Amino acid sequence: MGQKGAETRDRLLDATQELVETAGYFGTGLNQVIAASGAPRGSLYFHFPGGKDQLVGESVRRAGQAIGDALGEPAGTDPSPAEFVEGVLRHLGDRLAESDWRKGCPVATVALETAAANDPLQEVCSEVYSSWETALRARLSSRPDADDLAVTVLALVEGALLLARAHRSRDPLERVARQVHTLLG
Amino acid sequence: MGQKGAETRDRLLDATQELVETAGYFGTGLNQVIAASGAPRGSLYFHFPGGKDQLVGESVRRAGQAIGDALGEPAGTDPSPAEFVEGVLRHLGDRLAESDWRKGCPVATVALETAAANDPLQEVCSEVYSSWETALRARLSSRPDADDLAVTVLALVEGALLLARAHRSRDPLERVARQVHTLLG
DNA sequence: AACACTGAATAGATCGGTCTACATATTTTT
DNA sequence: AAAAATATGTAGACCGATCTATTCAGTGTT
Repeated sequence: MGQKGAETRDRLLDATQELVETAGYFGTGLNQVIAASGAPRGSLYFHFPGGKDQLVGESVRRAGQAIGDALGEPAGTDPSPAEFVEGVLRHLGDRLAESDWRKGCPVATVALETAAANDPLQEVCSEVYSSWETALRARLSSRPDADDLAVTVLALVEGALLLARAHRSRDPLERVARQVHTLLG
Repeated sequence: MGQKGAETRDRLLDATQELVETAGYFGTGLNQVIAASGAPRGSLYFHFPGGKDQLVGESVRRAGQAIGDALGEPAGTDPSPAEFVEGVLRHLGDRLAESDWRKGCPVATVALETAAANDPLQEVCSEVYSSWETALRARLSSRPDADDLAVTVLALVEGALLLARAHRSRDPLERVARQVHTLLG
């Protein structure tokens, strides 16, 4: 794959990620992706012969990996788990508000839409979440119940993000942040 | 509205709720709703002149009210808040598994799909979540931080439900249930 | 007769996907 | 090094299917 081709492919993935994060799998049309990316229709099916499913699948996986990496890297001055989660919530709130409540979790909407009826995409979402759980578990490895705690923290963050988007408000994220210390004290 | 009409209207709402809970707003076509409900096309726009938005809006509101009522009613032998939430998680797990991972939260998918770009539906979702928060707050009224705690519990449950659906497994619900006592101890 | 409701036909837009012609690189052959 | 052959990528017309919505004559009920 030449350089030009790789750039087009990336632009398609970028546009898909943005649109899907906002409106989900069914809410995003390939015409929108084409318009937003500037790539022609032919290029889409050249780079993603598997069509929409492949395009969205790779896009979700890529977004998931980026976040997984961020969760994994040993944060600067190694804050406590509670401080780390509070920081994550704050960051997510900024991102959400700045994007006019469009950018929440790049996986959640697709996960809910495809959980029951689209096996390949369900699997992608499941794997992404698993990788996040693993990264969080590593951060909580000092606890005896790190496994349960990692899933609980992820659920808490995802739920807070959902409520924040539903209310179009940072409030749920802030409320949850105030309670995190009870869980991770 | 005659009796027949009211039944048709209800059948339409039932079918919509079921389909939307499985595949979301964009993932559910009115043709599916018509087929599943057995109602004719003309009846849909007779009972819901506002079209799809009105139909889905009323359906989400109705489902939300039912759950809100369940959250509000003083449970039998008044268990502790922690026991109550554990019961909710268990119940949700049953419902989810029995429905082949189709029935999670009837609001979440629509909330995420419409958060940014569909004002009327965003508002419906926000109000439903608010009513649940209120019901939970009443259950936690003994706590000084009942407000924050109610939102946190709701986020935790919604997040657990999302992860359970994504993984097609009860596991996240069970893990979260095991941690609830830390939060509500 | 008045009203509530149905059923089918239809409209126009958009859906995901296929196809062919063309342009641009990269290799291979001479 | 020039020319020919091949691979890579672009461009958009086009397809059938499906989408939401509208219309309206007809049916059933009161």
